[in-house]
Amino acid sequence: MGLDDGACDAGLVLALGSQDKPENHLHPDQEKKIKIRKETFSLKYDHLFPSLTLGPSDHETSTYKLSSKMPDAEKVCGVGEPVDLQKQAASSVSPVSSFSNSSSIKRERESGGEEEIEVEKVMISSRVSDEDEDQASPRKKLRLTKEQSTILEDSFKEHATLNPKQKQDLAKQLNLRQRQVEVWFQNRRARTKLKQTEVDCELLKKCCETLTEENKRLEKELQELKSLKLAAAPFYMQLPAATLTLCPSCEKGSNPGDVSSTSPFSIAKPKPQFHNPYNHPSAAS
DNA sequence: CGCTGCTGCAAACTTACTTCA
DNA sequence: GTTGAAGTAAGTTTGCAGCAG
Repeated sequence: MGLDDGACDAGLVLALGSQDKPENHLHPDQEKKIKIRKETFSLKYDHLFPSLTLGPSDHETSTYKLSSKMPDAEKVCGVGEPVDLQKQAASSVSPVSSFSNSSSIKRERESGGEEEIEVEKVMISSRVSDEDEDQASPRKKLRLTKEQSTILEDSFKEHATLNPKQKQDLAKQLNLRQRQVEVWFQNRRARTKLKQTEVDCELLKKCCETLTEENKRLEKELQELKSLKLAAAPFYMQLPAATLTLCPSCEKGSNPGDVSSTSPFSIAKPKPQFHNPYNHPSAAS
């Protein structure tokens, strides 16, 4: 088993999640900030993720599990409860449907491959406006609709951060507050990073195991060589210095300072090629 | 030019709520 | 019906960068 095969090799070419994704349409200031942050991050964690540059984790975004079930609308806006218009609007309005008053909307959703249609009673009376954003509201769990999640996901795949214009457009398209879109992206980035960290961890673990095995093997080899040398020592002692000559081939290629190459005990063995993640050039960039 | 206070943004951390087994 | 874990929306804290004074 070599270090340059299998898990380690694959594992050592990592790039953090969406890092390399183009941040489209970003304000130069934002781009600069992001760039600096990325540099800061890589500097900060270089000692932890030596040469690990994980490739964009496509599987991550593609397998990101969307919540398949939506809360019962009646739970969200229970009868008799004070109505939180903003949250209801956000949680219940399909991005493709126009905002409706006191309406029942049908929401299609997939569940285990089957499409089921659910009727939701929605009590909404006004369009969410950003002016209302600052109003504090008691925390109620909002569940985004499947359409909203899909659109947000698609948008995230294009750019992991939003500029104000994009945020505004998305919010408008999804009928959400800008703050909600912003929060969703923040949480999405956090989830991406968390997942990436888990992947990194796994790879480091594998790498560690490989190195441990390699270390054991080398120690064993060293012990064997030592015992071999000890066993041969008396033979050396008995010979006069003049009789200790090298064979022509050894003499020709030998380096005076290189003990191993002149040693008659040297074992013809391919030099192990270590992939030291801590010295990998990609870590420097 | 350097310092300071303000502002905005993103990350990190935390809390609260929902869903499901 | 209850409970604990997992998922996630949203709140809070912190750090950094840009800018004006």
